[in-house]
Amino acid sequence: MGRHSCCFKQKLRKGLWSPEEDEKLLNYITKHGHGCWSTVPKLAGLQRCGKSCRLRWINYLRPDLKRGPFSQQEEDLIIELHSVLGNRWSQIAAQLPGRTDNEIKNLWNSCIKKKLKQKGIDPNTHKPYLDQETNNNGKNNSLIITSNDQKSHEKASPIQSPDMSTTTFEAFSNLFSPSLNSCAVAPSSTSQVVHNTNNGFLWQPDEFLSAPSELMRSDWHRHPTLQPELFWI
DNA sequence: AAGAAGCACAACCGCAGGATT
DNA sequence: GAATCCTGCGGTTGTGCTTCT
Repeated sequence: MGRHSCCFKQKLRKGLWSPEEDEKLLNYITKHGHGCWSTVPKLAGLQRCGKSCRLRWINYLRPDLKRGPFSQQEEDLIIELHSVLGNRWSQIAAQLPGRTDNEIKNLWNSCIKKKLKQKGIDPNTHKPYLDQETNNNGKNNSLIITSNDQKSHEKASPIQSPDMSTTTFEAFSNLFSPSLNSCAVAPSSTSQVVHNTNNGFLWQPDEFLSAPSELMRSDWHRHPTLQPELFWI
């Protein structure tokens, strides 16, 4: 592994933080706020890079952090949010007050993934392994969107679907951010298919849950009436 | 008792994107 | 527009503790 450029400028400490370092950082930020992170270590008297200080503050020293194990409700919410947002840990963390993205990411990789696998659920797609095999052998050849593909979708240019229902489109697009005004539902006679005209890909209803996050309302889980299933017409 | 393996958590890294010069 | 700096994100690795053999 290489070292970040800012750490080349001077001999900076790496590795675990000592209680003394924590105290210095905590005292400094409590008194002055963090301001520009790159100046924090110098002003706080620390031999660390600003990036390291920022991480330590966010993941460990922040006063509003909730310490201790995750509750079952928190785990359930993480699974639910992951099915919608994919590996967008910071956005998932935003829905769990007092929890950090790093903490959630660690929990996911070390614990939740394993639990889902034990239940026969693919942690990437949130589908039972058996169902996936069935789907892959079937006629459906729609592109499956996964969280790893998000960047390319986000950059895709909008295309308006010619056969969408206006009413459905309005209802549907109301769910999304105003900047993405070209999402539509395109009912299919054989299977209910969602056509996301923002990127031109066809989604099956359950695949839709893996859509890019700016398409998704982060508060869906709080509003039963906005559940996407309601729009599979 | 000692070493190996597994696990959870902390921290680092590269990269992307926005702001500034 | 190019270069540079800064911040935030997600993937990965390191570290220390616990359990297993």
